[in-house]
Amino acid sequence: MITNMKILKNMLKEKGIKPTYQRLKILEYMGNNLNNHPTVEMVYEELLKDNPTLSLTTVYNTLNNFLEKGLVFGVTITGTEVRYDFDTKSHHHFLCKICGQIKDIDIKCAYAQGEKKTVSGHRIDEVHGYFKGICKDCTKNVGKKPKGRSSS
Amino acid sequence: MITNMKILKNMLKEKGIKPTYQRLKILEYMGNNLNNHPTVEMVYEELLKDNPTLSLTTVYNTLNNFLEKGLVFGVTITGTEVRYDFDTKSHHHFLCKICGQIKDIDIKCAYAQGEKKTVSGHRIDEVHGYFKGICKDCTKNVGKKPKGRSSS
DNA sequence: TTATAATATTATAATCATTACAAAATAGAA
DNA sequence: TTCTATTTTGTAATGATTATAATATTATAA
Repeated sequence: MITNMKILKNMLKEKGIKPTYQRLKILEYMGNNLNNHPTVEMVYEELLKDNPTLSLTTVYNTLNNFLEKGLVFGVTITGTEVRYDFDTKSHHHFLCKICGQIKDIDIKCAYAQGEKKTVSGHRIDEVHGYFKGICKDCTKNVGKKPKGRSSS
Repeated sequence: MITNMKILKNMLKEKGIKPTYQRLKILEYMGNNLNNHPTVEMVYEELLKDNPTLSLTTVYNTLNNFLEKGLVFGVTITGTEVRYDFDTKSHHHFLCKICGQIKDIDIKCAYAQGEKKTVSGHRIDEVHGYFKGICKDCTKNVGKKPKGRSSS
């Protein structure tokens, strides 16, 4: 949990981003939701509660700004939307086909760990490892009756 | 180049897909464009030349059908659209930020080669390795004057 | 072959994430 | 405070994809 506004402010300043109220709130949300990999919509809906005049466009612009400056990482594993990740250290992602959760993954592999600078002669700037399947928790429940009311 | 309709027909039949004219043409296009990783639009525009009544919806439906049956592979490296790949063997992709080309990549890594069945306890069904950077050809030209007319 | 049912194709409209744009608000410097 | 640049906001536009319903085609049985 990052609750210290001074730290957040410095993070922005170091990247040459003016620390406005909206930007601080968005960065704070990202820091407090390290495992969510939220969408723009999720950030917007949550922050709207405290700031009813917040614009969806601002969230888009801000997260794009953060992305360009390397403050957040863009994850496109679902194929339909961008998920944002506050953790910019080299790591990869797992998407569960059952529960839809995105889990962080660490892999021992020179390419995955960003140690290799080229592949087949091409210069590597970014590596995205996207794994899809059934997560640990959902694997346990496969075959079991779902909780709650029976499905239609 | 796959030009033998009989082979294409069998590929469809083996997957339980009725070999209609449109499906055969789309599959043929995919087989003849192994390095293009075409979009739906690209397939549609090309095939429209020979079949002016072809519908974009048919191309969407057909490629989605192929995808479900494992005849083609979906590549979402650009983040804005699905690119389709006729090559369904385990391999990965490189997107050049300069020329926009998507290149096939082979990596020596147990995860990338599909040998690992789980990661962090999660069952792996698919692995997508997306590399982004500057390709071999464009690296050579960095710093050089672009060909043709000067940019505005 | 013809009638019938199932499936495929087509055209159009709808959806959803994202971006473009311009007006209004805010912040920083003089 | 005043001026200027930057941000934020609201709305409209875009682009890829999916939904829907009508039409066409194919496969099958009589």
